[in-house]
Amino acid sequence: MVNGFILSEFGDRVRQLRIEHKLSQEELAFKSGFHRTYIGMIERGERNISLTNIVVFAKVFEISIDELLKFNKAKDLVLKYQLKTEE
Amino acid sequence: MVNGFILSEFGDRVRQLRIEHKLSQEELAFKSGFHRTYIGMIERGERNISLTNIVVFAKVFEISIDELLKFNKAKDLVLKYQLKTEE
DNA sequence: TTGTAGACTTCTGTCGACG
DNA sequence: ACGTCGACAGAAGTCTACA
Repeated sequence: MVNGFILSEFGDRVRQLRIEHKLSQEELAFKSGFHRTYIGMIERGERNISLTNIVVFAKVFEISIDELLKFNKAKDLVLKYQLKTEE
Repeated sequence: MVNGFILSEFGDRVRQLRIEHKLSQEELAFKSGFHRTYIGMIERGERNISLTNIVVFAKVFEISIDELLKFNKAKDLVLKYQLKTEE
């Protein structure tokens, strides 16, 4: 699955932001309103998060959706030209 | 639900891009690999699309994820300071 | 403090058919 | 060409408990 790494990428971004904000998974769970185990799954790239929940993380970290989804630019470029049929 | 309008917002964006690309819902369904009815539901804001599927639309329209999720900036700012508890 | 496992409910996403 | 309905399998997201 080509898109699998997007989830790891998003998970890494969440973990990075969580550490920057000096939060434990439990504290982030409390602030976001998600379950503690779910936060862990997201950080490990095991869950395909929905748009509304992406927004929740943007709110918690006080950044825009754009910024939250600004992954490694090179990878983003690769994505632009991969088709679904390549998965 | 505070986040309900995000889905309408995303739906509007998809519809806008689809029209720009001169595609019917059926044609977009074919290019994206989704079902025709699902495209309609997304455009009407009735479905909470997942991260991997957001990526698929970015690919089809040949734009970055950032650009796809660049909604009305004012609304984005509002979002930044709304908490989940306000829903 | 985090990962893992299981059971559970709700929703996503598919599909055929009819307006 | 699009909206809507109803049925469906599978995945999202919750929760308790143990390492």
